Amino acid sequence: MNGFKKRSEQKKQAILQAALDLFQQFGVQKVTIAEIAKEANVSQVTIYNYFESKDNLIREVFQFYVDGIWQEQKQLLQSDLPFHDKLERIIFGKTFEANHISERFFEDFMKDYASGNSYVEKLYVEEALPLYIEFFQQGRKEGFIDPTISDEAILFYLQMFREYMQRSDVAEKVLPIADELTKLFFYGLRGK
Amino acid sequence: MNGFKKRSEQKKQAILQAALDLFQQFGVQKVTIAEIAKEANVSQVTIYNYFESKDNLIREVFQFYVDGIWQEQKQLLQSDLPFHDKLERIIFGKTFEANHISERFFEDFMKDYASGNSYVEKLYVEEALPLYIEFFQQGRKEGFIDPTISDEAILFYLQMFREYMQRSDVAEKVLPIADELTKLFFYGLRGK
Amino acid sequence: MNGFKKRSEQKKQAILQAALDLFQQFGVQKVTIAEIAKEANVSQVTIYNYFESKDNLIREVFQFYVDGIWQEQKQLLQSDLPFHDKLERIIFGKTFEANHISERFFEDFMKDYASGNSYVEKLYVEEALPLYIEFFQQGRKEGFIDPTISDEAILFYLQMFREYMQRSDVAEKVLPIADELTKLFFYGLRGK
Amino acid sequence: MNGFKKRSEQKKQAILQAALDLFQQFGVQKVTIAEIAKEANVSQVTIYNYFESKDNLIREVFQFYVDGIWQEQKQLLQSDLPFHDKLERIIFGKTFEANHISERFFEDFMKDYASGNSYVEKLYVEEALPLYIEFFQQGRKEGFIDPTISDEAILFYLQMFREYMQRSDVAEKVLPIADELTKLFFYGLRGK
DNA sequence: AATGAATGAGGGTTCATTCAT
DNA sequence: GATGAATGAACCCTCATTCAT
Repeated sequence: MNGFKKRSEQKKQAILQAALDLFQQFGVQKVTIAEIAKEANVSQVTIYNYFESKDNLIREVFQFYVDGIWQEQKQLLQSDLPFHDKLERIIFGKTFEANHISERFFEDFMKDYASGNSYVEKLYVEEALPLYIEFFQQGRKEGFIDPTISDEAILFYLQMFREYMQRSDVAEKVLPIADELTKLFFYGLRGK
Repeated sequence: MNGFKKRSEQKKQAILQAALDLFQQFGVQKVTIAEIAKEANVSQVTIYNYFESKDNLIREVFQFYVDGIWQEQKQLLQSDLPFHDKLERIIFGKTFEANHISERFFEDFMKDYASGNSYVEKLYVEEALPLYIEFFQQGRKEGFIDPTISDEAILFYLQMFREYMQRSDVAEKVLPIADELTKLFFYGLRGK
Repeated sequence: MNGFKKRSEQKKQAILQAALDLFQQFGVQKVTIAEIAKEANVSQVTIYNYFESKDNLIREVFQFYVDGIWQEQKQLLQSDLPFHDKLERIIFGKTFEANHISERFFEDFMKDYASGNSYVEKLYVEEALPLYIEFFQQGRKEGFIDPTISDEAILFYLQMFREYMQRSDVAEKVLPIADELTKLFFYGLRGK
Repeated sequence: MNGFKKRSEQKKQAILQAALDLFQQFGVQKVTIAEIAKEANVSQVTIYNYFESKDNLIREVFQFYVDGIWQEQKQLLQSDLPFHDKLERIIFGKTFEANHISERFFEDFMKDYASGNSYVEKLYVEEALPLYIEFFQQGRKEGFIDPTISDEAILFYLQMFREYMQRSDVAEKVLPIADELTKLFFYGLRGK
């Protein structure tokens, strides 16, 4: 990669990151191209040169964002941690970190651009799903999972926990009751 | 209430309902005052006469919306249904109804107008919370709730289920696995 | 017509006239909505309230313009002037007037908006053409027109003269040779 | 001319030709430097290196265009065709050819850049005018031209015909009535 | 000389809000 | 109180032009 392309790629990354930050903080609609340009230290037109339109920028930012999330998850799933530890990290994720931010961007995007985002669909079906299923097998083997529950239901259950914990308006309430939530996760309302 | 005030009140209700419909369908940002005015069959200025600004309208629509939700929940909680039935209805709520619509409005609002919505706070603390706690007592008495779990944790757990089920991008996946989800709710990942 | 509609109609006329003036002076592309707004003493948005888009404004200005031209021509054609006088006025039209302006607007429009301007087509076929043909009959009767020439050819010939005389870059050359051009018009290059 | 200059000259020609093509097809205003660069297979900056600004490019394209036209006309005028044949070709020119294109470029240019186009003025006065006058002499000698008509008037008359026939919105109507138009040209409305 | 990248200035358009009847 | 008309501010986007290699 020569000097041109290198600097170019850096700028593109800077724009994506700036846009993602702002989108997560203020929502997709409220963020203007001018603000993104300022945050990324480029001119507005440079953004158009790379991304053609705001809609298109949003789409690319979303892929950028999903890629980032997925890299983390993948690494975690493929690690040789015991099942229980993986699970806790999946559920609570970054909740315990200080710089936690809203995941509203995901919903904003899904709402307005859901149609035709084959990218996510593909990533999910071809990469994520197999890893999760394998992960559940591990859980069943280690006796953590009720064998009468289907993969679909577990996945749903897991993502519900994970996503709800990430919601910015909720995260602060989690910490004091994390232990209880873990208990609820494994044994339900009734307890063991 | 005389004829004037009555008609006036009807117009206000019409505006609130129109705004709520549109907000839920398209999101708060995308809906314009002009569109609300058209939907409610009033002029834009009439909206300003009643609500002063869009921000204020949003706030009032939110209260209108929360009131509606809460009336339903209250009725349910105060009914003499058995604990288990109440619970199922709380969790799955309108999910089973055909005309289910996005609850994104709630999150939109919480994101941008969270500060100073003392109305909801008050309603919650003074009205909702007591009823829920009473409800949990009923549950514990009937043996449905692990007595070592705090009210706070149960409430969190319950709302997570409820809100996640309502998410428009999720609702359609719920139906085929509703039984399994109920099971998970009561007995957790591990099962009984 | 009440006060509202009256003022409204006046503003619309003012916008049309301002736009026409500027379009003729500078060409359609070069004139901005802001300039039209300033010239017409209204805000930009008012123009959008009336005309929805610049493209649409251009279309309406064109009709406004064509209507104006046609009213003049119609009056002339329906007057009881002798054939020869009518003809001279048709050909030289406003050329002799001091405030003559470019007819480039017509060509600008025809170039970019020709498709679907059914309005002009209709006006031409239903109103203008019959009057012109009648006018040619008068000319033939009075012995001014070679009876072997078709209506189509005469019309073409006439419009060529008329339009060319109106061209702003040409108009100034016309005056000194107007008599000769009249002669050429009636007797051609060869003369009588 | 060495290899460098030669290749350089070729690029300049390519730019001029590409610009001319696009200007004629879409009008001067609507064509962007980027489009010209793409059509000519050079970078935008190369265009600036050669032409300094869009305005200047337009001026040079216009000279390029006028030169082309004039070479044809000169060749025609200097040929030893009989007067009548020359005339027909001057008037109808490329009208009969299949790939006829709009001459709007000429008017676009004249409108916005008329001042200071000393190049055309000079070409016209020093080269074109003398040849035309000589051509008219030939016509008078052969009895085709009314001897009481001045050179100025004939020139005007001739150019009117020529330019009007070239107008893209008119050209298609010419063919069916070409004979009649020729007749009108020589004998006028009254006929012989 | 030639180019990919970057930009300031401006254009069309939208929207929450105010004016005038 | 209610409305049609009007508006300032801001947004997305384009384009001629310059920078840096």
